Amino acid sequence: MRLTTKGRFAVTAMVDLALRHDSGPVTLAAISQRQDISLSYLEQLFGKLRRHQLVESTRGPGGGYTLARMPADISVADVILAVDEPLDATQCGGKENCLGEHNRCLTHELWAELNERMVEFLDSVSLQKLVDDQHAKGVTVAKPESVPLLRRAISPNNPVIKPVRVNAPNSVFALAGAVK
Amino acid sequence: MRLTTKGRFAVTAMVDLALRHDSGPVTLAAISQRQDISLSYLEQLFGKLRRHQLVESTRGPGGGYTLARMPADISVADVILAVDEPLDATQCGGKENCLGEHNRCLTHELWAELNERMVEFLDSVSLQKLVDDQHAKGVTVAKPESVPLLRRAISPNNPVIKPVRVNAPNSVFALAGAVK
DNA sequence: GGTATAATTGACAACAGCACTCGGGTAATC
DNA sequence: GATTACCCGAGTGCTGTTGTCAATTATACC
Repeated sequence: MRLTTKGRFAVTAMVDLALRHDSGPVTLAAISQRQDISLSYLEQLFGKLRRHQLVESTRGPGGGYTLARMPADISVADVILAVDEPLDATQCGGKENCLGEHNRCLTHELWAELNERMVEFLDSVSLQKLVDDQHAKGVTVAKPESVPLLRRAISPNNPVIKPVRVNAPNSVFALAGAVK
Repeated sequence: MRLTTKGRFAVTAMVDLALRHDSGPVTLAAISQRQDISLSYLEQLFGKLRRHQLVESTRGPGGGYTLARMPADISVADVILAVDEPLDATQCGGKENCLGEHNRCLTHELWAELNERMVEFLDSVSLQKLVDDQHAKGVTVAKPESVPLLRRAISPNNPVIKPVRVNAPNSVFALAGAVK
């Protein structure tokens, strides 16, 4: 299992989605703005997430993405494995001759074991847990039924859906992008 | 904490070193041959490992690398963190304004937590444990006093040190590179 | 009720950065 | 003088990241 910023972005986006789970589809543009992730990149990530049936999409105005399952039923491992592709965990990647002779492929067993425990751990962490953790820490993030975030977008006082403020991000989640 | 093949190579090489811990320095050429990792790459990796004081070097004939500490005192996390550089674990990378207001940087806490548990886990696995595990599985890897692995390289039947066989890898450990 | 139009997903090309390799060269030690 | 670590610079290929354009769908308008 590989672990890069790619998987992190995907999980971040999925948590953002989980936070707004029961208030209709969420657009990638909104996630892009809140988490400061490139829209194009999100599109790619969600393409994979959709093909792995972790999210569902609805097109057209008012459309966006929704979690395909309950947040409690989606683990961090699911997300990471979806976007990072299966990828080789061991060097021999399931080659049979690896175990044919003994004295072979020390690393095969080694990484299989390590990888297994890794996945096991990440699989024990669900999106729901991450959301709960955030709430428990007193971070009052946009609970959809209490905060009019979505409403604001369609209120007559905000004619433009996309504020497109790049230099002064004051959204709920600031600077999520690659700060270097 | 990032997790790529780079860290895997480093750990693999370190395990190779740990297996021959009590029989003098091990040359990078030997590791390169056994694990099928590019010598140049190993040099880069061991440069970092040395600067992080995980290995010690001795020059000249009969020289090579030795573990700087006992295998039980070197964890997988040590190795990976040494070669992969500190690297950003959270997006804000320790920015103070991240916690200044609340309602900020959901991902900060999220990844800090996840990263912590990750390191915690990898830190609980020592090189000694990996070596023991290998032995426990009945993998009779080259105990330096019993197996003439090094001899083969300098035997007259193998004039070329680097076989450079790309299409037919038959070394002790098969294809460690990017299997795709 | 049909057509235009806006909002959004979806795919493809282009750029950047990192993992990895290759080569040459120098210093130290036996 | 042979063997090894060590340093460096350049080159290649893959992966992460961004930008551009086409396809789809729901709403709005006539």
